[in-house]
Amino acid sequence: MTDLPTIAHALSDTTRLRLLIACLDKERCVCQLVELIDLSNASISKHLAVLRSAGLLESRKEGRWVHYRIPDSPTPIISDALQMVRDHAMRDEQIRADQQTLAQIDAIDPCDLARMQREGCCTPVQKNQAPIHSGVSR
Amino acid sequence: MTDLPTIAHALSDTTRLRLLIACLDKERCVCQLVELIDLSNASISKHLAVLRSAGLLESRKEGRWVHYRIPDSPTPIISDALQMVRDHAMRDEQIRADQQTLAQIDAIDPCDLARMQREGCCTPVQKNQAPIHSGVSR
DNA sequence: TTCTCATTTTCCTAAATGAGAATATAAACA
DNA sequence: TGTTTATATTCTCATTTAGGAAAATGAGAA
Repeated sequence: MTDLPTIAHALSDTTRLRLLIACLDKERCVCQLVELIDLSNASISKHLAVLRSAGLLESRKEGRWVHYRIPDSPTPIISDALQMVRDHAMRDEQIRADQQTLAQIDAIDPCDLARMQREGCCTPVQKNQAPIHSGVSR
Repeated sequence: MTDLPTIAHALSDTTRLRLLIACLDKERCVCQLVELIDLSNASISKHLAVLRSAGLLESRKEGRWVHYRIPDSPTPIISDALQMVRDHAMRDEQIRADQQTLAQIDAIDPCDLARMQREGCCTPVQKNQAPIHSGVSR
């Protein structure tokens, strides 16, 4: 299937690592990941494609939405790579901040999230920042 | 020290993986690695620098020679990365071929190896090929 | 000191990569 | 049917990277 250099390359980009880790605990749809990362959906989509073709993520289509998740039956090498990510990811400041942001994103109905994204203004989640804002989470 | 994306990037190149794996079992000097890989010594040196700055190799200078080896006291993440390399490297055809070539290289005095390399002609080890040659190892 | 030489660094080119804008695709819904 | 829309792909463009040639470094030898 996929080999070590391919897997390592997929893990060598900070954005891709953040995307992968965001999917470690639960399935995420693309619009949630776009909300997390603050890059264009084109870029997010391409990064997800790299992770998927390396075998680190798999996708599930549900209507117009695509959900990404950890493989159901990972190969041994993928399993080891994911374990390594789990064991060492949280040491990173950005990754810890992402966990906070994801908690906020989880509190929003994905349909509302998508609507706010396409209307362009006032996304409720302050991207890449500490959750200092009012009017949404409480 | 070094983080996951840096380590993954170091492992994402086939040449660097081959160099790292060549040093897994024992210390190697640069001229042995150049003999193995069939790239210019400049390229080999740059790849080794990437591996070293990622924390996957360390170097030891002995006269004019530089020896590369696995770190004596690897950090946990480096230790895990090296274990993953050990566990999955041998599945690769090229890596298995390298093991054969390394056995041949080990049979040559490094001083002879360096001399043959600087004289330009007839290196005794057929690079990246099955060990079909005559006139040296006997 | 000067010479030799194993290795590294510098400089340059070609190929690969990441980014967004624009376009295409595919699925729900009118 | 057409429209809307979540996601993917295409097309440039800027940056990075791998590669070799040549120069530089640094350490032993003469």
